[in-house]
Amino acid sequence: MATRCFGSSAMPELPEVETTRRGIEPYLIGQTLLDVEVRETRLRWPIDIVSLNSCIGLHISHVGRRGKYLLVALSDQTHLLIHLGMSGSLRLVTKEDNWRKHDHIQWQFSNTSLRFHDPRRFGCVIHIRGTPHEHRLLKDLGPEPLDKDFHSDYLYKVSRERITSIKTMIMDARHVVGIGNIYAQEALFAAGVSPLRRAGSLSRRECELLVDALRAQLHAALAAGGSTLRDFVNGHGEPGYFQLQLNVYGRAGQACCTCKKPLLMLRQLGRSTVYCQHCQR
DNA sequence: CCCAAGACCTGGCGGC
DNA sequence: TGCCGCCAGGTCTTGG
Repeated sequence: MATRCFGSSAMPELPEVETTRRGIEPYLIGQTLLDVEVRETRLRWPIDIVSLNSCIGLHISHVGRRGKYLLVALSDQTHLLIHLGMSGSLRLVTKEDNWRKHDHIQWQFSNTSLRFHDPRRFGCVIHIRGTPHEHRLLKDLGPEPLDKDFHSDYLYKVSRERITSIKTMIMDARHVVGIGNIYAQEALFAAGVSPLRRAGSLSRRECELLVDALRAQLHAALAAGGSTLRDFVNGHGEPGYFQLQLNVYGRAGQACCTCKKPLLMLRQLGRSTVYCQHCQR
């Protein structure tokens, strides 16, 4: 079996996490865990080797996702909670595949092994007991942006009275999960809403435009990721958003594709934001 | 409760 | 060529 890489060297946004989930699930369902090897415990939280080893002998019943967290369900009702952070990826490898720098964990099955790779170590791997959605990292998460409970009325309602910027708000996982810096900027541009606007000042119509824009961005990236699952073989895959037209992200100083005026850059909560002062109000 | 700032980490880049 | 400093970003944690 060829090496398959899910996730990428670039930031795993929600579509990349979902593409990873879809990519690994068919290879892992029903597989029995034969061994676990941990070469680096210093991730976002230290790896609990004893707990990870206690999974040996269990089989995988499901691979789910909540926001950017992957949830690998095991046969004893416990779960592996995996986050790819900013630079993480999961690869299915064979015995012949040498360990690469920053490969931190390997789960060995009979025909394949799953390897966790994360140069910046912002990711996490936690073995959790109990209902996953009651876990402290998941219990306060907002709706999934592609589910029907994320709609313009919801965004309008939760944004009332909020003085924080709309960009900061849509990147806050308590209000809606999975919106990273790239999609936040692109969706705000597509919706014609300035990233500086107070969240509470958006009209119902603007909330509708923004929700539609976020959905469209994510759907397009997901479609791109899904259509290129095959290309992830051997690690040459690229995240979905690389195939999408990025109108503002990383284009500070360049001409707006709509009005041709130069795009501006500013910082919000330590993160860069690029936008068009003319097209976004 | 709400919001902002700090912390974590490495690869890649520009400047000298 | 090498060294240095800075930047990128998700999200938990801390502090006002």
